[in-house]
Amino acid sequence: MILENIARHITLTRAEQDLFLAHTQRQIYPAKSVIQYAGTVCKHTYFVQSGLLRSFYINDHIVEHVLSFACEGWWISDMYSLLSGQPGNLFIEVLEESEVIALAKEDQEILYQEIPKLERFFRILTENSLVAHQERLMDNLSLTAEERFDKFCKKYPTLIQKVPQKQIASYIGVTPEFFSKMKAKMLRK
Amino acid sequence: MILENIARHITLTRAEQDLFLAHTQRQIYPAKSVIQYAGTVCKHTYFVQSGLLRSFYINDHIVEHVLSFACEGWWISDMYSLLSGQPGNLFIEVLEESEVIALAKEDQEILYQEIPKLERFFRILTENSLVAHQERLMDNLSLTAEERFDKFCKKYPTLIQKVPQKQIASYIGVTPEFFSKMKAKMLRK
DNA sequence: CGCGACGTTGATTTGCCTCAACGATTGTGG
DNA sequence: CCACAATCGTTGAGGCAAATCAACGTCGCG
Repeated sequence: MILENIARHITLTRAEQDLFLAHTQRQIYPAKSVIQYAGTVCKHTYFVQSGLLRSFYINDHIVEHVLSFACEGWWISDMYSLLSGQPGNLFIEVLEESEVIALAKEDQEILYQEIPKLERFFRILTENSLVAHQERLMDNLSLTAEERFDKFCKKYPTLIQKVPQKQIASYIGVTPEFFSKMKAKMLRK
Repeated sequence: MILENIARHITLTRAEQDLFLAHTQRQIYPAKSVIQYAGTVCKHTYFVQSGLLRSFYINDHIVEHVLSFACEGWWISDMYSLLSGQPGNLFIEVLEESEVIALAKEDQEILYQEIPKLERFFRILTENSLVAHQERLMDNLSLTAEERFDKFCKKYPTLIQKVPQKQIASYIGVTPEFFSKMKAKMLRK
C-alpha cells in the first residue's frame, strides 16, 4: 500500500521496493496513543496504512489547535522538529486504531543515498503539501468560518463522522461553542 | 549569487553550474511590474537576486491578501499553478526594481533529469517553506494581531520600512485601518 | 451506576471590520 | 513647475463575528 503511494510519482524496481521496506517499521497503535510529544525531538515520518491520526499543538492559553488530520494514504510528522533536530511543538495522536509505517530520519537519509529517486518522491509530496497549506492560509485570511467549514466538508467528507466536533472546530479555527451554534444555524437553512 | 544559494544545500560541479545557468534567464523588472497574473498559468519560478517582490491574491470581495514577500535570496512563484498547470489565483508584483532569475518549468524538469541532485535542493527548499507556512498557519489560529505583528517585525525587520503598511496589515491578516490603530496603541506603551 | 468528555444553548464581551471623513504624500500630465 | 488626482495613513462612530463564561443535557465507558 505504501508502495502504491510511492508508485504514483516514481517507479521503483523490486529490489528498491524491498530496500525501502527494509528501512521502515510497521506498527499498530490503538486509539488514543500519542506517538509524538511536544517538547521532544521528532525522529520519524509516518505513513498511515489504515486508521486516522492528527497533529496538534497547545498554545500558551492551553488551547489545542489541530494542524492536520492524516487518513489512510497520508503522511504525518512534526516536520519542523524532524528537519531541525530541535524539540517540536506538535503532538501526534492516534484517533482510531491505526497501522502506520514509520520511517526514521536516519533511514530516510540512507534511502536518499541508495535510491536518489526518492528525493523526487518526497519533493513532490512536500510540494503538494505546501500548496495545500498555502490555500488553507489564504482561506483563513479571507473566508468566514461557515465557508471554511463548507470547504472542509467537501475536502474531508469521511472525517465528519469520525472525529469529535471540537477537533473540526479547532481545525477550521473557531471555538467548539461557536462551531456548535454555526452548525445549528446552517442546518436551519 | 543564485549558485551560492544552491551551494548551501548541495554541491554542483562547475559544469553543472553552467548547465543550470544556461537553463535560466536573468531579468530586470522595474517597480510595479506584475510578472504573474491570476487567471493565467504560471510557467516560472523566480529567484530574487536583488530587490523585492510579493505574491498576493484578490478574493471575491475585491480585497487583496498578501501571501508572501520575497527579498534577496528568496524564491517566489505561484506553486499551485506551476504544479497543476491550471490558471492560478496569485499575482506576483515587483515592489522595488529587481533582478530575478527566472526558471521555466520545462527547464526545471530538464535540469532534474540532467542534475538529479537538484531534486534534493528543491526538496529541502520546499520543506523549509512548508515548515514556515505551518508556523504561520498556527500563528493565525492562535495569536492576536499584535502578537503576529511582533513576530513579523522580528522575522522581517528590513521590510517594515520598505513596504506600504497596508501590505503588512494584509500579510498578518487585518485591515489597514485596524492595523493603524493597533500600531498607535502599541507605540503608546 | 457514576464519572468525565462532549455537545448545546444563552448572556455578555471583545477584537476586529466597515464606512466615512480628513490630512499627508506621491506622482503625473499639462 | 505647479495643480490635481491618486494612494496612503489616521481617526472616529458604529456594527458584527466570534470569543468567553457559565449552566445544563447526553452519551460512552470504566
